[in-house]
Amino acid sequence: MPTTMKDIARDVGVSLITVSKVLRNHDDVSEKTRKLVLDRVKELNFTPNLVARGLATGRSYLVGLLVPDLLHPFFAQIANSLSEELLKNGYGLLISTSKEDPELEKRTVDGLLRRRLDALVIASVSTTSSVFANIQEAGTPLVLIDRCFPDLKTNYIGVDDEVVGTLATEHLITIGCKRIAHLRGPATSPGIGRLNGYLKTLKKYKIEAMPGYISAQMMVDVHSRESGEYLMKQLLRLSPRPDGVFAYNDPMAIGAIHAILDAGLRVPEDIAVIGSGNLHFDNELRVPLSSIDQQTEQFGELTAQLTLSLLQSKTSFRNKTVIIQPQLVIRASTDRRHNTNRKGRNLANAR
Amino acid sequence: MPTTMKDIARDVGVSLITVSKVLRNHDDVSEKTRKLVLDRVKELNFTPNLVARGLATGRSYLVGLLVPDLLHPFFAQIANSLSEELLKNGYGLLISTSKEDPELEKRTVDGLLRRRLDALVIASVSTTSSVFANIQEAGTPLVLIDRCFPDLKTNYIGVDDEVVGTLATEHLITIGCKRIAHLRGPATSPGIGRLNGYLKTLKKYKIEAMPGYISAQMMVDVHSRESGEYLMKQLLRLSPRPDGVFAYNDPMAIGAIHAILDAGLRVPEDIAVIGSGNLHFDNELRVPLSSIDQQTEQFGELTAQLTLSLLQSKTSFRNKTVIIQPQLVIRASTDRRHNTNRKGRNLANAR
DNA sequence: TTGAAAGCGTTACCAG
DNA sequence: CTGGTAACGCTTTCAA
Repeated sequence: MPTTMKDIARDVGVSLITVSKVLRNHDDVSEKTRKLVLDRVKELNFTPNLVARGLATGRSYLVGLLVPDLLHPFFAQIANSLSEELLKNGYGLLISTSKEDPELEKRTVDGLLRRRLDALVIASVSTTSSVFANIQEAGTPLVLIDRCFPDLKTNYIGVDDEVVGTLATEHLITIGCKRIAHLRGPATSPGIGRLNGYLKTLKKYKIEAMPGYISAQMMVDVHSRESGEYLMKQLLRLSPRPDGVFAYNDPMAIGAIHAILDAGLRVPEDIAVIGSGNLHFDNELRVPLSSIDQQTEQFGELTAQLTLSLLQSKTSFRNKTVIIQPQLVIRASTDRRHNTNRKGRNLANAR
Repeated sequence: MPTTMKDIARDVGVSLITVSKVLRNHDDVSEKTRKLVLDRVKELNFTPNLVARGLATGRSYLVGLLVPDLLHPFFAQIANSLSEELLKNGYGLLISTSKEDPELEKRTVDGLLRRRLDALVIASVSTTSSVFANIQEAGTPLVLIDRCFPDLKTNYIGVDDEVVGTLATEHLITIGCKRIAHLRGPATSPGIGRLNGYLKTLKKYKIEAMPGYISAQMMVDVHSRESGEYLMKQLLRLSPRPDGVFAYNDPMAIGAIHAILDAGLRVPEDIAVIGSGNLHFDNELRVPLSSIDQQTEQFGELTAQLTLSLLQSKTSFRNKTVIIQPQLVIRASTDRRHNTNRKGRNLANAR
């Protein structure tokens, strides 16, 4: 049986309550008593049972994180930052994945709620905000990340997705693309925001959206690469075929490039490709991938920061929104400047 | 205030105990009472407070996972599988990262122990098994993954690392490499096992180990790519320089390839490179990377399975070891078969 | 089949 | 400064 505060109290000859106070740094304990208790605590290497404390205080010292897929570096990074910062402050991080399935997301949320988490951080895959009714009802502070729900009053951290779409599309136009396709994401705020940025930019430059140039498929965050490859194959059948592709995220872009090269075409000479996310291995790819950087590290830190502030604020939950500004990162997959130089040196024309 | 069992009991007109029994499917409750209770439970969408249950039963329904870095796909995959399987069985997964720092690992373990976790899954970065004293003392079931400690009697799941080293080195020899270097991993069981496989294979084929051909650097699981690039740069200064490189893991191999191409050399013609891990994007790389597959998915599932079996077995902890057999996967980074064909088409000679 | 009593390890409130 | 009493929400044991 593990040591309890009762044991310490008995050993030292004070009451259990005094021990409790010492352990929580209450100042109404004499220095002498405090030292006595702390010595014994150190001797026994004692640490209070957080479960019991949780029951008594109504706080679990636990934060829940729900993301579509931990294999996606964007979410892994957030999990990393969050877990690190929380631990420093005595909180634990409970992680679950929804596998891009709203039904599973709902069940998972309910499961997490049973644990009386002190806060919940969710990258939701739901299309309606009804999933969050239970959370609001339970009074659990909520931080939405990546995907937002305009009709829901809560904390949100995300990238300016319309700007993502704009930057990517404008860049493709700048390098001379005339027929720009979009491999779109899911019907969540990032998916829709990026699509809108794409559409608005086309309109701004008076480029007509070609029929069939917007490809969609479900489950993009879980099987993005495969989706990208599949969708790109479809696009290649069109006539005229696109000369530029903006993919919802980097894995989809990678899949798209795969399909293009497989078809014997070149990237970026025949078709330029840009994604979003700026994943850490983008620069090591067959064709180094142009991307829209989402400041993933900063994103993770901001998430941790906001969550901690919710945890510490005694006042009722705030309602803060943080929008991160994305940035264009140009690599070979859209770099046509040294076109002739590159041709012979680039794997783009292999296979 | 959230609903409690007491509320249900009052509403239905039975005792709290009876409600508790119904909720746990005890069979000493009449069908009538059971239905009454369940109806009300459903009406209120009630779920028992796991914190309270945890205090009463001494179980937290929580499993802890401690890995060096979630950004590494190998560990992310394990986290994914584990979280998924555990959730199905009513358990939560608490995730922490050690950032390849033994000191942090120790503190984190102690922090996790305070929560009275029902089991702990650890990919340890420690060099001694002393970190686990507290775990054994607390009586928490332990599953070691990836890195093992021969002097520690506990459950272990890992890859046969000596075979990893053997497969990789033998493959390099097979394709004609004469001067094979190794970018080694940390002083953990996988790092040492792979190194041993490498050394034994060299010996078996009577190839002498060249001085300086074994490069080492700390922190490989956190900054693997950078390490690989840095170490490879050192190797390139040697004379004669290696014509084959076996890297501890894929990120290091990617870094190495980067350095080789930067130096104006070709992969695999001048230097062949092989890693380990068979990451999901290995095939999309600048030079598609040969690797030793570690069956990551199966690894994750086995981990989940073993952990669950520990959780469910009422008997004291077992002491099971599972060794996964690795497999060679050949891609362009070591493929010299179509040497002449490939030269012009391969990005290997770019930059 | 039902439920009363005791307890899990801690904290909050208030009296001494 | 110290400590008793009650409570957190649930389970366990055992008697009715």
